[in-house]
Amino acid sequence: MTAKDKKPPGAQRIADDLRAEIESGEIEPGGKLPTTRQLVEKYGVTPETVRQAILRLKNAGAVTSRQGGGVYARNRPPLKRLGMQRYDKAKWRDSDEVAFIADRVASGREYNRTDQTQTVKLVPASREAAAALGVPEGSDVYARARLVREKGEPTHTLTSYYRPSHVEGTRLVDPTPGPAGAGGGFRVFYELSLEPDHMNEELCARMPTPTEVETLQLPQGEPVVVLKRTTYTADDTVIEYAVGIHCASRFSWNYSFKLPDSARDNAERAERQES
Amino acid sequence: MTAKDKKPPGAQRIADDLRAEIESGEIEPGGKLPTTRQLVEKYGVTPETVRQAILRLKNAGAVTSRQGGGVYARNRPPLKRLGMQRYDKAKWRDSDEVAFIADRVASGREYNRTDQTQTVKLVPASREAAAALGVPEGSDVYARARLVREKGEPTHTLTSYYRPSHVEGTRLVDPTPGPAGAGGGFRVFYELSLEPDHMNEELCARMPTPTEVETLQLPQGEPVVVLKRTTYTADDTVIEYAVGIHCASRFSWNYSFKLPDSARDNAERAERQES
DNA sequence: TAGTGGTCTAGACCACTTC
DNA sequence: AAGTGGTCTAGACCACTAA
Repeated sequence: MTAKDKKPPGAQRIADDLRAEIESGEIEPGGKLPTTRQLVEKYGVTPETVRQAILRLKNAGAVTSRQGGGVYARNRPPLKRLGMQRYDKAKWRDSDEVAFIADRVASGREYNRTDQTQTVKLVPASREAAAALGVPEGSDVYARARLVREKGEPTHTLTSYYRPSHVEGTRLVDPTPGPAGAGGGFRVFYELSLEPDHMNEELCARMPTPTEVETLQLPQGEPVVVLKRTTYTADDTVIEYAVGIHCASRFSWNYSFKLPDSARDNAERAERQES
Repeated sequence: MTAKDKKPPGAQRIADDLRAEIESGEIEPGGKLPTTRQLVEKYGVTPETVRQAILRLKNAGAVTSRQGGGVYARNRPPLKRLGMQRYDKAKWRDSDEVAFIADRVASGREYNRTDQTQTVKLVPASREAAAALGVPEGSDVYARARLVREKGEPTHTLTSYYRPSHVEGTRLVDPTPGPAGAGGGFRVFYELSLEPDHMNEELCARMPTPTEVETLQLPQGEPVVVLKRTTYTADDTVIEYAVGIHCASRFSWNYSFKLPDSARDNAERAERQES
């Protein structure tokens, strides 16, 4: 009697037990779970059954495993908080690129050229991109795709779409990799007298496609967050439509805003029209 | 030779094939996949192997299965877009509750009392809730928990936390279920001269816990989006801290904002201080 | 009741990691 | 080389659904 003879055994039971051990801290994040053989003996089941139990935990995002290695409770790295301040105009308007990079270095984060790979191509506009940019579906638009890494590990992809008439000939679509971050792109628009003024972000989450699993090297049980961003100038010209695919466990998004007041807004609008 | 003798068989292969059939539209959303036995024959493998293939698709959120029923490609219901306008002051300030409900009915959506269950309790404040509300951790706060359904199916939970000093004795913490939606709660604060003015929303996504799977009746392979909302009055008093758990496949979040400009904001602030 | 998916056993074999 | 997790077979049995 190993004090384990109260409930029906089986994969679900084993998974629940292990999960409890992880949540209680008995097995700390990054810690090793018992080996398959040990669990086989402990629960008196087949290796296959144990494997099924582990599988459930993997799909729930609770553990990862390496063949030949072992099974480990997943680390919960602190979420990188993405706030609206990341688009601060000061970052790309007032400082030049070098200063911008210098700032990143000074702030303790390493700036590493290899942290971001970039490819620029002319592609036929998807339905979404076409609608956002206000061009016919299938017409050529520039696609600037980046894969961003943190300490070597991919964290997200970001693909920006531009109207060729806006960016043709600028360094934005120069195949030579430019400066990292949105600052780089926004600076270019600023210099083109297309200063970014406001934007719209749309978020949703889902399980990744096999392609996404591969490019982002996602562990089993890791969802992705899809971010669709449209950037406008003050006169509502769309200068960029961007789609990002983010590893869910690495980010959180933060938005602060005043509650809208349609009644007052309408009144103000009417007033403005009269004057 | 059924034209299926080119690549190594196995669960992954079968899963890939089925996935391709779903994505190509060969099997439409909601459509039935071949039975296990049919796939066994087609691929010349064991039922167990086919089951493993299906398992992968389930964990990827691509299919669902009912024991005794069959395996079906998952429906992709249109995402309900949640924008900042859902907090429009007009909804809870200018109209009374009845009008608010009438409006929902008129707009074509059914208002059904059973769409939302509600429980109100005094609970010790969690660390997060305490920090947000500015009370000591573990001190009593009101927790108002709702489970929201759409056509009978749970879509999300939402738990609001309040300072007892704010809401004690109001209908907000009356155990009788009140009106649905944030409008109901905000109206109460408005009447208490604690008018909601601005808020902060934080989003992240992850796989659900077993409890969440149960209360939201989540299919395998369905992530959740966690929404943490803090609501302030104009003088920065926190009146509500709320946590929502959403089925990822049912919602998208939408935010529109002006790009911040710390340089100008600082200048304005300095000016104001001088005057 | 026939057909469906779900769980488990028993055991072979493979791929990878660690020492 | 020994130990780890991963895949697959073969077959028994169970639980649920639909006609």
